[in-house]
Amino acid sequence: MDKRQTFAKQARMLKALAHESRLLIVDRLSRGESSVGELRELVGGDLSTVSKHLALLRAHGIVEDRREGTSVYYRLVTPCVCNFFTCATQVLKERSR
Amino acid sequence: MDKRQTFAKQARMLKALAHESRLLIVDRLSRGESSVGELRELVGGDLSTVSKHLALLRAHGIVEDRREGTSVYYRLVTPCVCNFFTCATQVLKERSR
DNA sequence: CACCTACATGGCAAATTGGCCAACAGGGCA
DNA sequence: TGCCCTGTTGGCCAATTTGCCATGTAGGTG
Repeated sequence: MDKRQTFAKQARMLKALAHESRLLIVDRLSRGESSVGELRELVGGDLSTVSKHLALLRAHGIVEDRREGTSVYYRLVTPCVCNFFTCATQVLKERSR
Repeated sequence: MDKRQTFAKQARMLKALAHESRLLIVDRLSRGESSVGELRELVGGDLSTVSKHLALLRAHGIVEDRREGTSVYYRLVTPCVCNFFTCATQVLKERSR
C-alpha cells in the first residue's frame, strides 16, 4: 500500500474535521444522536450552513443520518473519531510548555 | 475554559496537519531531523512550496528549526502529534467495514 | 388537497489555500 | 570580494472553502 495514498486519505479526513463547528458537532454526537435543529442551536448560524457541514461529514464517512418523521438525526459512524480530541488536547498541552 | 475556543484551537491545528505533504513531512520528522532539501526530495515539488509548508507547521508550533552551516534542520516539537496517525488509521479502518 | 415543519441543495461572493516563479538572504569557500 | 549552495519571502493566479440567501423536497396534519 502506497504511503503517499494513505496520507492523502488521512489528510482528507483531517480536513473534514478541521473546523470549529464540525468539531463541536462531532463532540456533541459522541454523546448520542442529535437532530439538525439541535445541532444548529449548538453551533449557531444558518440552518443550511449546519446542513452542509453535516453533508461534508457524511461524505467522508464520519457521520450517518436517519430520518424520523420530519426530523433527521445524525450519529457518528466511528466513535473512535473522538480519539482525535485526546490527541489534540495532548499536543496543545505539550506545545504550551 | 470555553469549549468553543478549545475547539477553535484544535481546528487550527488539525487544519495545519490536514495536507498530504505536511503529513508526509511530519511522519518523516517523527523518525528524526531532516533538512529542507531532504524533505523536498520526499514530497517533491518546488523547494519554496516545501519551505512554506514548514513555515506553516512552525507557525502552529508543530515543528522547530535549527540552522547548521548552510542547511536548516527541522524536528517535531511535540512527538505526540504522531498519535494522530494512529487515530486516523483506526478511523479509516473501522469506517471501511 | 393545501399548508406547515424540518432539512437539503443551488448559487453566489468573500476569504483562504496551494503551488509555481522570481527575487532576496545567510553561510561557506576560493 | 565574488560566487555557490541552501532556504526564505513576495507576488501572482487557480482552486477550494465558508456562509448566507433563495429555492426545492419530504413527511405530517387538517
